[in-house]
Formats: sequence, C-alpha cells, structure tokens
Amino acid sequence: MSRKNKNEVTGVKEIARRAKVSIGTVDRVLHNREGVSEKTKARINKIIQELNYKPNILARRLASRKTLQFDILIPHISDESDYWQAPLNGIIQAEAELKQFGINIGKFFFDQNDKDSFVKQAELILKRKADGVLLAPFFLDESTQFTNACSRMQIPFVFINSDIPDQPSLCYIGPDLFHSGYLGGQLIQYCISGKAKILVVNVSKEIKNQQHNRLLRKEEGFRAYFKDNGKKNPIVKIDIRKTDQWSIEKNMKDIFQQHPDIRSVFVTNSRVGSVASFLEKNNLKNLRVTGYDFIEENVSFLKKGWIDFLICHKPIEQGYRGIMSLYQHLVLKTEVEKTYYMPVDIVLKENCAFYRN
Amino acid sequence: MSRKNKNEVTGVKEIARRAKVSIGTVDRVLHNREGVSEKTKARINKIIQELNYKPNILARRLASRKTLQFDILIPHISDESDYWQAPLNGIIQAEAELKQFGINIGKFFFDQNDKDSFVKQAELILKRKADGVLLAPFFLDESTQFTNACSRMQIPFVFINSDIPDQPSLCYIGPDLFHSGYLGGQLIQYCISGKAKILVVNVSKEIKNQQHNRLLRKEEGFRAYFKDNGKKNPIVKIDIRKTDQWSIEKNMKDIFQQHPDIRSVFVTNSRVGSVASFLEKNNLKNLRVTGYDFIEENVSFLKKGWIDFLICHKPIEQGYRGIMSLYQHLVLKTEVEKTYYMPVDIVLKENCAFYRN
DNA sequence: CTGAAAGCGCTTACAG
DNA sequence: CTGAAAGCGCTTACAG
Repeated sequence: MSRKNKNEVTGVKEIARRAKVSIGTVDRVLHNREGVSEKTKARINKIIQELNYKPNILARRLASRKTLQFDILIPHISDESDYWQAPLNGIIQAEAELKQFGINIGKFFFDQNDKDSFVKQAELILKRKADGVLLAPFFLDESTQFTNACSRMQIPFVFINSDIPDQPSLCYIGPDLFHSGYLGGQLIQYCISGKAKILVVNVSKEIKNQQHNRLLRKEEGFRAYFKDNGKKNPIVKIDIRKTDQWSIEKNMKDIFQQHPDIRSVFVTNSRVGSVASFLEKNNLKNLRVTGYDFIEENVSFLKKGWIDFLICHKPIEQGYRGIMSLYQHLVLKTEVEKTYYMPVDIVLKENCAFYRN
Repeated sequence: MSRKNKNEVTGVKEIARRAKVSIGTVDRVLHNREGVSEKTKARINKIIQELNYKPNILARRLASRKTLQFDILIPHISDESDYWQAPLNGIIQAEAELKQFGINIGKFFFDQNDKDSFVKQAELILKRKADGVLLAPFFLDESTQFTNACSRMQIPFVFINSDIPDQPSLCYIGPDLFHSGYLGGQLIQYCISGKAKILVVNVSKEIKNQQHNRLLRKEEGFRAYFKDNGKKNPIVKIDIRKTDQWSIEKNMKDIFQQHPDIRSVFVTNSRVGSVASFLEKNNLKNLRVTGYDFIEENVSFLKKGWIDFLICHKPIEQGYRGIMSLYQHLVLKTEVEKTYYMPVDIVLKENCAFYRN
C-alpha cells in the first residue's frame, strides 16, 4: 500500500522560518559558504541542531548541477595476470549505481612493471583536479609523491589492494597480508603430517619493490603459523624472478629435483596456476597446493584437483567499496572506516561455484 | 573539480515536446496509467524508445510523496539461538539506506517452534497490504498459504534462508544446502585418515518439518561427498530432538560411549557450539569438528580450538540483499536474479577476525 | 482523453 | 551580508 509521508516540518524552509532569514542564507551556513554574519550563522546553526536537521540527499543532488569526478589509478589488465579485471569490475559496478547521482569516474591505468607509466598517469589525474582518487599504490615512492600532491590539493584518496599506512588516506581497503599467509599455514597444516616438507614459492619480477614486499609479508605470516604452533615442518623457499609460464616451470623443475620429498606448495600470489600446470605436466600428485586469487586459470586447476585451496580477498568488492567510500565521504558526508580489511576467503573445488569474487 | 552536466536533452519535457503533448500525458504512459488514447500512447512510447529514456530516480522519489511499505517475517531472536540477529541486522542496514528513498520496513517475528505464531503474523502483514514482503519460510504449508495470498494480492515476496522452489517468489536468497554439506565432507576429508570414523549430528526439535529437512539436505550433501569420492569412512549419525545444552551433552555422551573411536564430528547446524562444549568438558581432543554459523558461542569455541571449521552463508547479507531485491524490483524496476545462492564460506580460527557475516 | 500549474527540498545565480 | 526567484526532473491533483 502506498502512504503519504507524515508531514514532518523540517527542512531548509522551516529552519529559515524559525531563524527569520531566507532559505538562501540557510543554505549558505549549511555549506559553510562565506558571506553570513557570525550572529545569524550561530542562530541558524542552533536551529539546525535543535531540529536535528538531515538534508534530503535526493533533493540536494537533483538541485545541484554539479558533477563529481572520481579518478582511479590501477594496473591495466595484462596477459600476465587478469587479476585487475576484478577490482575494475567492482569500480564499474559502483559507477553504474552512482551515475544517476552525478558521479563520473575517470579510469587511468599503468604498467605494473613501469614506474614511469604510473607517474605519467598520476600527473594526468592531478591536472584534471579530480574530486576524489582511488589508487593501488604499487610503487612506494611514486605513490607517496602522488598522494602528497593530492593532500596538498585537498583531494581525498583511498588505497586498495595494498596500503601505505602512514599516509593520510581516506581509507585502505584490502587484505591483512600477514594473517592471510598465516591462514595459509593453518590450512596446509590440517592436511599434511608433522614432518612433511613444504615449498614456498614467490614469483615476482622485481625484488625490493612494493609488490615483492607484499609476497614477503604473506610468507612471514605463513612461517609464523608454524613457529607459533610449534610445528617443525621443513620449509624450503624459491624466488622466481620471471613471471612467464616457462620460467616458472623451469624453476619448479629444479627445486623438485633438489627436493623430491616436497609434500605441499604455498604460492604467495596468483601465479599458483603456473605451478599447478607444472605439477599436472609432471603428474606430481598427492601434494597439497595453496595459492592466491580467484582467476580463471587458477579456478580451472582447482576444479581439476591440482590446486587445493585458493585464498582470496574479494577484489571486486575492493573496487566497489573503494569508490563507495569516496561517495560516502564526499556526498553523504558520513564517516568512513580508516582501515577496512577484507575477509580472507578460502575457496575449494566444492564451494568455488558459489564464490563471489 | 566540479563540472556542469552536459545538457543532455532528454527527460519528460523533451519527450513531451517531440510528441507534442504535455508532460502529464508522458507521465501517464510512463506509468501505464489509463486515460491515454492508444494512438498518442504509441507515439510517446516510440519516442521513449528512441531517446532510450531513463527516468531520474532522484526526481521521481522526490516528487512522489508515496511511501513504500516492506514487511518482513522472520523468527524472533531467542536464547536458543541468536542466529536471526544477523539477517535482522542486514535488514536494518538496508532500512537505513533506503529510508531517504521513502521505504519503510515493518518487522514481524514468529516463534520457530510455533506454527500458529507464524500464521498470526502473516495475517497481520496481509491486512496491512504491504508493497513487498520478505520471509523465512519456516513452515512449508503455512508459508505456501501465505505466499499464495501475497500472489493474489500482487505483493511480491522474497525468500531468505530457505527456499520453496515452486513458488512464484521474486527471488530466493540463501544457501545451496546440499553443496554446503558437500563442502563439509571435503573439508573433513582433508584432515582425517581414510578409515577414521565420522559422527553426523542433527539437532532439531521437530522432525519432518521444513527446518529438519534443511539439516537432512546438508547431511545428504555431506554423505554424497564421501560416496562420490570413493571414501569409505564409517559414518555414524545421531538425531537429537532437544536443543538445550544439557540434552545435547547427554546424547553426545551416549554416542561417544558407543563409538569411542569417532575422529570427526559434523554438526549440521549452529548447535555445534553445544557439541564443542561437551568435547571441552570431557577433554576429547584431536577431533576435527565442523559446524555451522558465525555466532558468538561458536566463534569462541573456534578460537579455543574446539571447533575447526565453521561454514557460513552470510546471514547479514541475506537480510540486506533480500530487502534490496524488493527495492530493485519495486523502485528501480530492474531485473532480479531468481535464485541467488550465497557463498559457502569457511571460517577458521585464523580468518575469523576478518570475517564479515 | 489531455493540459497547465503547483510542488517535492534543495541549489544557483542575480540583485541589492 | 541577505533575499527573492528560478529551476533540477519528476508527480500530483485539478480543470476541462
């Protein structure tokens, strides 16, 4: 049934009436615009308090012909990994929902292996003077420079995927990598004996960059699990400096020749698919394999049984929620959680059909 | 930076101009109201098509002083289980977001163990003539009668938590119970030997009702996992007809006396906490325990190590999404997925801090 | 069957 | 420093 609203007498009109001013003046103090005497300002603010006035967002957006520009800066989707398609999809979903509220989203992409491309795109964003920025801070120094510039220009920014903790970001939305690795340790421990040898695989082109640090953080957590729980499993480790299939397989072959008694593999990023491919080709069964990210290749190996566990951090939601945080802050003017850790999801063959990335 | 909208010439005004009618008439055909000649109706519809006109939801809600009434019918939160607090929280969250769009939510609760209370509350809802209904169809016949009445009154309804498949619901939002149980099988299988004995525990006051069927469905899935994968673990089963702590412990004691070699326990609902409590009191260690639902008691046993895995179906999101589906259908007039299976989440000690129920 | 006007609760120029 | 008017894109009576 449709009902009429009870006519609550509130709104700018009522405030104006009580304060004996025009609604234009009320609007001015509502938006902290200048040109109002302290006296009337105080009077109006008092009434706003008394009435517990909440502006009507609908009317506000409708009347205001302003459009807000949010710009995003994330890696482009490469053949190397289509991981970033997921956050982008979340961003696109948010874009669709916010379009009618006058939000536009500008999309800027950089090459994960090219700092300059990051810097270049960042500069473009600064020139456009976005109202808000969402970025994946891949390169520590360059990202910091960029967000410093944002701060100077009063542009709020949110980090997704990885954090730079000491920056005045609006918020961080992404995983707690240490605990994500820790969980990996616990999962594997359930499946193997107390003596089984474990291989940790880090695949990263450059070392000592922000991305490689991410992997190390997971490894730390992983190892911490065993240490904290008094587990003595021998752990061997391999750093693979190239991300292509062939290099990974080559490296895996070498390490398995040295350690044929490996019983479990923990891959600290989405390249677990390439590792699984190696196992399949060499028919290395009865290994427990854990890795990251719900991407097509990985899911297919999960279904075939060459991967046991995929740990995921809801990348689609990261993108969606990142944009929504800007919206909450800039339009709704509501509080935003400074650090929003994503859940650490576990995907197995049997629940992958229901997983929402 | 704030920008002006590019002045896209669309909207009722433009349609009216092109069709050489008034905007009132355009509005009439937009809402399929009568009183428009077929001829002009066709003309206007054609122009709407051409312009690919999308109404401005903001303006629509602002201008329309109608309020929509959504009513929910779920179990009240009892001492027996605070599970239903979670869906309710999701509903309340949706309510807060939709309030400014003129949506009101009426909350009706029934007693899980009392069909009459369900019927009574359902009647109240029908009398109020809600615009949309969300319900947990606990009692099959009574639920069907209620939703039949809804259908007759053209009130769309959504099911959460459990489904009645052949009903013309707007949608179902909840788990696929069979696969949820199946996943339980897979989890346990990772942790135990091929010969270890497994105990399945069903706790349910009444048997042969919709709720008990839910448990059976999970058990089916659970057993199917072992069958499909050629696992020969002996499985024993116990049906406990009382839900209080004492009865559960008593029953567990009996079964463990008969089968001291049980190595793993699968509890098909949230009463896993009581089972864990029994294990703790009797210091029965080295068992792998799996159960359902992220409720306080269970999480505390998870942290203490008496429960290994909790399987969860995001009850908060079920409530939230249920209301949002009604909103999408009734206000946004967008398509709604007829069956939205929730993810089958796995919560361990190590990721429970990050879980979003 | 159709149109013209008022209004939803705001913001935006413009005038003084 | 402040007010009065117009307008955002719709819906709602009311009049004919």
